[in-house]
Amino acid sequence: MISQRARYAFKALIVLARAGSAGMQIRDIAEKEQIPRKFLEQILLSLKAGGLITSRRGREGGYALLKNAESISLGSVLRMIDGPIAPLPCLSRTAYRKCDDCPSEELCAVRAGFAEAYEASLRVLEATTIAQAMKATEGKPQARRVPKTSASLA
Amino acid sequence: MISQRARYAFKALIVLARAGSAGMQIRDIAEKEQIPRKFLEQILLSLKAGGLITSRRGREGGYALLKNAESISLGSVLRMIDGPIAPLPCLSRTAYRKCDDCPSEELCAVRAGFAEAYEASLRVLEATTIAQAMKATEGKPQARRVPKTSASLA
DNA sequence: CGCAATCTCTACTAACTCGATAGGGTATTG
DNA sequence: CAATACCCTATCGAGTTAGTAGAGATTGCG
Repeated sequence: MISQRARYAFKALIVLARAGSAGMQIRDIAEKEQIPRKFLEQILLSLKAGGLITSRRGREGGYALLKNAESISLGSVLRMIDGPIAPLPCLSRTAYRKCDDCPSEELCAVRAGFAEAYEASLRVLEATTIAQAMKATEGKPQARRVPKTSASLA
Repeated sequence: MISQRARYAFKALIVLARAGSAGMQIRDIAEKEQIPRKFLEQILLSLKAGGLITSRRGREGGYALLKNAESISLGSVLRMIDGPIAPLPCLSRTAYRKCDDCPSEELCAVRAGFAEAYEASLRVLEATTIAQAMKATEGKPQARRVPKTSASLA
């Protein structure tokens, strides 16, 4: 199970993707997606630190997507928010760590068993983008708002 | 990341698989795999409740595999020990639950995005067995002990 | 039988994580 | 210069995780 944080992160990213370069403010995202405002703040900060979104302070501030939706994979967001995706530390590429008790990785049957499963799921997670996720639910999209003509954030 | 419990469970199952119908006692499994004995007890109990292993009490007691290693999938063990595998409650087949805040599952882009990734990883997890995991590390197997001629547990 | 060995069950605990809240700090704009 | 919106850090309650503890049930052996 992915964390609530991660779920909020995806929702926020999708809303921001729909908002386009005009961007949105925390309050509006929070309201639209029913996310506690201050909690969302932290999440957006993480996404910003990860280089996915940008922000502007002050009265007309807000957030906007920095990368386009087609190039944001589920895996990258998940890793950014929830940490390593690998089932075992010794299988992670981005956060490798030897298992405390494991004397030999080559002989570890647990590791061998999970290696393949991990590879398969990672491949899909890296290949699937939030743009695809959005497209898959476009039959009956939720109320779409016309982008206001205001200074672009991107 | 899978839990420590789950890792111990896999190690215990693999050791039991090697021990064959003769079975093994908690103490020996714990010692061989460097697992806290009382902690391992609880884990073996769960595996027994899940129908994977059997046990006998008393002086010549111990545990033994009930199903053969070829028919124990990584997924089944994982689900038994760590709970649902699905990334979202609304995607789980064995523990379905509506997401609290989600108004419509058909329109949920997060759900749509993860559906495919989940399917792929689940397929592999269900298809991979502990027998395969063992086989993959058979080049240099750890010290194999000749099964003692004692009453079979299976 | 009686004792010892082994599994069974339940309770408990320290440390950590998760979701959420709070509040003051900093930049930007009217 | 004050209102507004993002920035940063601390804190908290609830729940989970890893591990410990101990009393009880069952079996084998002398």
